[in-house]
Amino acid sequence: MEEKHEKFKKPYDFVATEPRIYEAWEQSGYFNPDNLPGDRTEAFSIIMPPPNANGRLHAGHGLDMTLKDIVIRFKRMQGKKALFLPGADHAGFETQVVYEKRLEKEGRSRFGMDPKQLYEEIYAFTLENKKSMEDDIKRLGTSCDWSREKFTLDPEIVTQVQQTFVKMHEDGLVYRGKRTVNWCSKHQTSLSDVETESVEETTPFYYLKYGPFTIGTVRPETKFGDKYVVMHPDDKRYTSYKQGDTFDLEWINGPITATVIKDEAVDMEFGTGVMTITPWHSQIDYEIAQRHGLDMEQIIDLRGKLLPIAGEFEGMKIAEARPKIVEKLKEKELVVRVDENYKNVVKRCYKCSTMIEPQVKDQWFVSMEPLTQLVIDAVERDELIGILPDYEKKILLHWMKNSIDWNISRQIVWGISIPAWFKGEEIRASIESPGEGWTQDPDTFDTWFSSGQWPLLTLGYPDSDDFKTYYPTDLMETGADLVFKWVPRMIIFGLYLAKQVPFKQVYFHGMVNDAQNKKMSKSKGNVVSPIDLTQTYGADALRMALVVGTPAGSNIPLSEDKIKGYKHFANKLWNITRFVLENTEGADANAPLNDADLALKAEVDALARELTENLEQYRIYLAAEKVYHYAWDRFAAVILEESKPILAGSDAAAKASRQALLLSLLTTTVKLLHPFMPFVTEEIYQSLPSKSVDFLMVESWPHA
RNA sequence: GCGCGGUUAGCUCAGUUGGUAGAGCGCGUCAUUGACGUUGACGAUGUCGGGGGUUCGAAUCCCUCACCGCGCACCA
Repeated sequence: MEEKHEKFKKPYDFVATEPRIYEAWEQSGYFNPDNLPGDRTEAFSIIMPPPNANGRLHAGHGLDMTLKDIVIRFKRMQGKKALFLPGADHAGFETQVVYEKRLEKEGRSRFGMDPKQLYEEIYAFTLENKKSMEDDIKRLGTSCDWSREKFTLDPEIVTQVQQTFVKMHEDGLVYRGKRTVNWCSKHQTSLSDVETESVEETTPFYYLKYGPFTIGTVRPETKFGDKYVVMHPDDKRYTSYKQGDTFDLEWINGPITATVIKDEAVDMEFGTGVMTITPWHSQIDYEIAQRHGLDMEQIIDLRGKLLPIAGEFEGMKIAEARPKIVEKLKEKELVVRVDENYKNVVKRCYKCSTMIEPQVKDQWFVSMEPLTQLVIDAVERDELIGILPDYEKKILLHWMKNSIDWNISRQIVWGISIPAWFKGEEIRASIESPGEGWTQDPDTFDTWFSSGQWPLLTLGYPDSDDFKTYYPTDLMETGADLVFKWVPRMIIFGLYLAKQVPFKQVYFHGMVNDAQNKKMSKSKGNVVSPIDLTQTYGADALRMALVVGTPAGSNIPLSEDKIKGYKHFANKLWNITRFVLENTEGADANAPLNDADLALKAEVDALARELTENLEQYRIYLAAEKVYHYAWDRFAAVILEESKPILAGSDAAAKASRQALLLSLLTTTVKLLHPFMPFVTEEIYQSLPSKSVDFLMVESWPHA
């Protein structure tokens, strides 16, 4: 016994303890719900949002893992068949971008590389990162079932993703279409709307003389082929012009013939109420051209350079060409005036900020309307999940009602290949080649096409035992930045394939910022690594700092002072334990409690009830704060102090009662704290004189 | 343009269904070789953004104004 207490005489050594405890947990097998002790009938499942396997974990992942781990440990202790299923995402475009930067540093480029070789290189890179990412997850104390881990490129996952595509094709929910797509000319791929960001810029707005009209544009470089002039049919200023009228005018590179088109898409209030159209490089113009069966011509190539239609400007990049074109227009006296303060919203690639060039391309699209309708119907039937914070539900529904068809094909190698085959004009969707003469679509899926099916894929949809046991999952806890990218797609696929919303509760956490609540970014140099923090303060301290006082949705200022405070707290628990063990040597843990001690026992029971309620309602931040205050301000500061005279006194019955109480309170306290600070509480539990199970992790949650 | 959030102590933020203002860090005074290198006690600083309303009672509910921040958006 004496030896046992020795370790408590030194400060708590989390650096040595935490990895040792994690290993012991892993070896116990208890991360796997199949191995949990007792008769567990009720399942509780959480699917981990698979981190991108292209780097180390960042602070946001720290919060991500912590919140879910708190919940799963709580449920496990409550006697549930608790599954926390980990995974990793190949993260298509994101990883390809990371790898391309690396190639750039080495003076190489993906362009001109053999696609197979590029794929192999990125594959090796990803596997390496996946390993370190898993180590990071473990370092945080995440109690997930590694035996069930899934990777988005596991063969059975890939097959299922492709099967979904084939099924959707059969159901008419995906189609091959020539449409305007968001084209990034640096990365040479199309992007979905959520992969672009809209940035407001002040750009000169040019009013140009177009025959008898004045038209406006911020993009003179696209105007070479404009041969249709469009106005609203009700615009009284232009009643003398009829649909189909033609007239000649002098344009940038010489005389052209223009045709009048009347279309209600034109805003009479804007500018002169007259516009020319560039269908190949503008969504709205494309739609007008489609309605009227107009010609469309490409002006800018996929590299962002002007085509021969630009005449002397052929081959120039936009940025270079624009001022020269304006100069020429001025010389030809075609510039009426310039508004230098015009504010314009432009789309940029969310990874490289290159201006998105709308291009008309053949791509695969998901027809969203019938799918979002499934979700809206489910809401109306009141089947939709609870969402925290509440306002995110409104945001999600707004997205559902306004989403446009989803471009799912990417012109990159790093991803799941699209099971579509071409032979001349014929198109087929099937996993195997339809036969001689068919070539497979070289494109890959948008990474959200696979991760959107994640709850189904990880559980072995459609007919595995796990799927039957754990679907729908209980909690989807993820970052608020995924409210459009990921969550709605999982709901859609869940309803479409499994006819059930894939989770009962969504919890969105905010972003982890620096101590001043400013976004962490490499350029600001304020990025902190969660792994470094675990080395300095311990994973337990980091976990507490991340959750105390941070409700769903709110951003989290992460200061080292706060983490340090919880490092001190871990040590406080250590010393509480030392005091209790030293003063209960040989005591009877079941001695009868006197009235005063029964009252103190009742107090901790009441706390347990409160925590249970808070955790069940996912008010994790409140539960963490309450148990912290109990341990420090009540148990250590008051109860232990009051105990000193009793333990030193001559009233043997009072002493025995107090000793039993202290053992009981210590046990209850480490149980209540375990979901939040799993390591130090487990280490303490291992030194308690009487344990009912081999690990605190599988102890029963206090209930009174 | 449409939508959403915030405004509480020096700093960063909590405050669950309305019931005499809280945490962490920081600050001040005193104590302490202590179960605690990482301790304890006590304390200071707040007209809870402005104004109005509901209520016995509002940081909390409603209206309005101001200021910050965020998301979405095909007005050329």
